[in-house]
Amino acid sequence: MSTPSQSTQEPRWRRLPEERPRQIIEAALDTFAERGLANARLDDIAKRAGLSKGTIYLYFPNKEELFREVVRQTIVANIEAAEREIEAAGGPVADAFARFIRGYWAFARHPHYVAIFRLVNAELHNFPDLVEFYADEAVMRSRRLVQRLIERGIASGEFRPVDVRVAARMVTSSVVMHALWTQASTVCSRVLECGHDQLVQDIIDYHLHALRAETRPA
Amino acid sequence: MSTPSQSTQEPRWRRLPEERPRQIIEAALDTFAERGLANARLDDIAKRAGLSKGTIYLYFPNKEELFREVVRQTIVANIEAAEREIEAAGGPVADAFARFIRGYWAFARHPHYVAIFRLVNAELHNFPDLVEFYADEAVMRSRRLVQRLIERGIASGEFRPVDVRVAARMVTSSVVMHALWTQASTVCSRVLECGHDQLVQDIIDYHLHALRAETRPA
Amino acid sequence: MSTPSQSTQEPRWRRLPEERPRQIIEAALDTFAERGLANARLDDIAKRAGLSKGTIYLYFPNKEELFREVVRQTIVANIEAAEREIEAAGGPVADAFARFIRGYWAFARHPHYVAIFRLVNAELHNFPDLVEFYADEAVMRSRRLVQRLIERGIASGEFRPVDVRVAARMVTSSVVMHALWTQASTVCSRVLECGHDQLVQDIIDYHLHALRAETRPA
Amino acid sequence: MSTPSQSTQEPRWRRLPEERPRQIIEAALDTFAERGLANARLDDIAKRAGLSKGTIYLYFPNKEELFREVVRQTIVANIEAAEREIEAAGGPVADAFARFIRGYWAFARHPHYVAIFRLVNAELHNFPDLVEFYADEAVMRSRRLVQRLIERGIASGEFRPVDVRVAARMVTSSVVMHALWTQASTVCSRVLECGHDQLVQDIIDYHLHALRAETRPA
DNA sequence: GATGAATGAGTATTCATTCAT
DNA sequence: GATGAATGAATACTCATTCAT
Repeated sequence: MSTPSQSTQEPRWRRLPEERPRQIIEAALDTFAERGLANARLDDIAKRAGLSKGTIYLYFPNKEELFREVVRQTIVANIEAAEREIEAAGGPVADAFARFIRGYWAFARHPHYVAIFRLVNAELHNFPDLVEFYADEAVMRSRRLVQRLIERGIASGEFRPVDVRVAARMVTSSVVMHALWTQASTVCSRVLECGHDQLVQDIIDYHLHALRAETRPA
Repeated sequence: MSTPSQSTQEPRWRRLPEERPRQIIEAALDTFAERGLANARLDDIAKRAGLSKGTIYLYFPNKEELFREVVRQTIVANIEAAEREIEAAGGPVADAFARFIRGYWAFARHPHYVAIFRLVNAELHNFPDLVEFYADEAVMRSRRLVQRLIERGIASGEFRPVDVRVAARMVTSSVVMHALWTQASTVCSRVLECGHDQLVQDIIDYHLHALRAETRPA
Repeated sequence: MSTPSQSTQEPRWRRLPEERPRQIIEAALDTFAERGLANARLDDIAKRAGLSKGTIYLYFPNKEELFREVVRQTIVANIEAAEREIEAAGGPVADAFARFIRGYWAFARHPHYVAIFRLVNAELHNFPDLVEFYADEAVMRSRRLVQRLIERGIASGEFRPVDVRVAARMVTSSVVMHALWTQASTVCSRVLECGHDQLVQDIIDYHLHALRAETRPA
Repeated sequence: MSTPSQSTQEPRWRRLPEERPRQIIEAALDTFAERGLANARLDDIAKRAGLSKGTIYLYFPNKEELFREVVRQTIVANIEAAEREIEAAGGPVADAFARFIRGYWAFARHPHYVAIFRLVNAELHNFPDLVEFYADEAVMRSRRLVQRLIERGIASGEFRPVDVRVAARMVTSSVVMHALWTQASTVCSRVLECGHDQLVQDIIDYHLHALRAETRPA
């Protein structure tokens, strides 16, 4: 399939071959994001990557497998970047929570994340192995970050003793959904009735209120 | 397959032609939901509707316009059904809220709703007129239902005086997102860690807590 | 639209059924002329004839046979009309010739004639029986009219003793070709450098000069 | 048919890609000529060119544009070839005229010319830009050749002082029309009553007679 | 007779995939 | 390794023809 080359001499240094797959995957992600799997032409991906169509087939056996790799790589890369950015530092948990949500918000609104979300919703259907992968690596992994934070809040007494898994689901669903609304440019102004800064703040406030331990008077 | 009547003989009766558009739209929604716009073959839609390909063209000028109609009709039908089901009755607002969320939950998990949500995310991109339509008819209309309910709660003193638009966004985003998770069958067990009944109850409790007026400690 | 009136009585006279074939043939000729055989839709023909598509099949077994009939009928009708109009009266042959050419010119520029000429050129290929028919009924029959006239001129001494068949070919080819040029509206102004009246006159003069017996100088 | 080289083995050589457009246009002209624009299948054109259907789309954006190119290229090529062949040499104008007509006759009976003439009559309708092009490049350009020749004859006193544009129209119309009659194989024997050699000679004689200056005796 | 809804064979066009260079 | 010309399977759409009413 990927002919091992019959040339005997095959000399020295080309661009690092390892660059190619990454180039292609990036171009493919952009293209898939713009047009969907079915409508993305390999020609476009190749052009965007500055390569010829045939070259793609040196690295990926077919379009479907390329799609698989795009999803896999992008999810992992995104999540790892997110974990680095997001992991909250010390201080009062409420502050950490706010910082965390802002980080998560930024992450969820990144074009790559949105693209993957769309692709996942639209096409993952037909890629059962990816569904599993996505559930583990994208959904659960980022949710665990939130859980850990909430656990810290409960431990410190700042948060009420909620089921952290439930709470984490509520928080992540708000953030992700708002981020999606944010993306649909036209919808935006109709569906979201205020600026993005206000949006995050609203999310933070709402959930802090929902999580905060009963402020004992007395 | 094309015989809707269970009688074996079904001799000389044809379906009423007035049925055609609805038949086609239903078959198309199912097919689009399963395969996406680009991958849905008109042949399949026709087969599913028990008609021949050419017949579709007697009622819709082309695939794209059929898609438009599917989205429009389905959204409107869904929302109207939802409004009827959902509109909460009297009693304490917390109860009404609970009943409401259960209704909304059932609605959001209806295969048609999920299908439309997916299509919207995947393809609406290329149909700016539909984006607008969807924002107005699907997103805002159902959100307004929630808003009205929360307003009642605030008026009655059961809920704290939140910005109802913000609260409505939080509530709907939770419900919709959980419903989506629910749909991705494989993901389900990984991402949602409990049964569906528990899920709604969690959502209800979480948001009631977030909305409830400060319960004065004695 | 075609509903025969919902009045219960709908009394006596329908159009004579014998009218139908003629109606259809006329509509078909117009449609074929405008769009060519392959591009003419039976729907269009039916609409133009004020009938439904199915009705055409009551009178003609299929599109091809309808085309055959259109060509046959139109040729015969045209030619017969032409013979009546054209047949030259008495007087000096040069005058009769002039009158004749004017009649022929009018005939050759009739939309029906032009339409048939086009169809013949474009499609007759695939209808060998029609080719024969056309050769006999359209080409030869009208040429014989010219021959007879020239023969009269030779007999009277006004024309030189040419081969009448040759001369008839020359005359008819000029008239027909000029008539065609006349039809192609845009081409017209470029290809023909003067008005239509001048054109016929030129044709008449040219051929009279070619045919005229040597004017003895004396 | 698709093997341009007559060597039997023709092992590893592909036709030069630069050949493609020409190959396709030639195959298309033949196919259009045989079946008309609407009935010509791209598959047939491809097969005739020894290529696959998809390849055509590498060089022409669609069938219509291919047709345009076929007409344009063929007209230009034909006319240029004709101009080279036709341009008459010195000697008595009557001889040059005879030679010229014979050249024109050969040209007008070339299958390509006839094919284009048919297409022009049948389809140019829908391609106004081509109508113009055809009028300028095919009709007028060849007619101008005739005009120039007649002018020479008038200047030398061999021809009578006719309106050269009129005369040129008469001459070209005869030649073209006879050539067309010649093509319709079946018609031929009915419509033309003699061999082709006789036909040209008749045309030449007739027009020389029409153009010749009055041979004053004495 | 007349209708027009339904059918499905037929074709232009697209694009993933291959492979000679 | 890299290229891009060539391929042909796949699919939207058209329209002659049929037939139940």
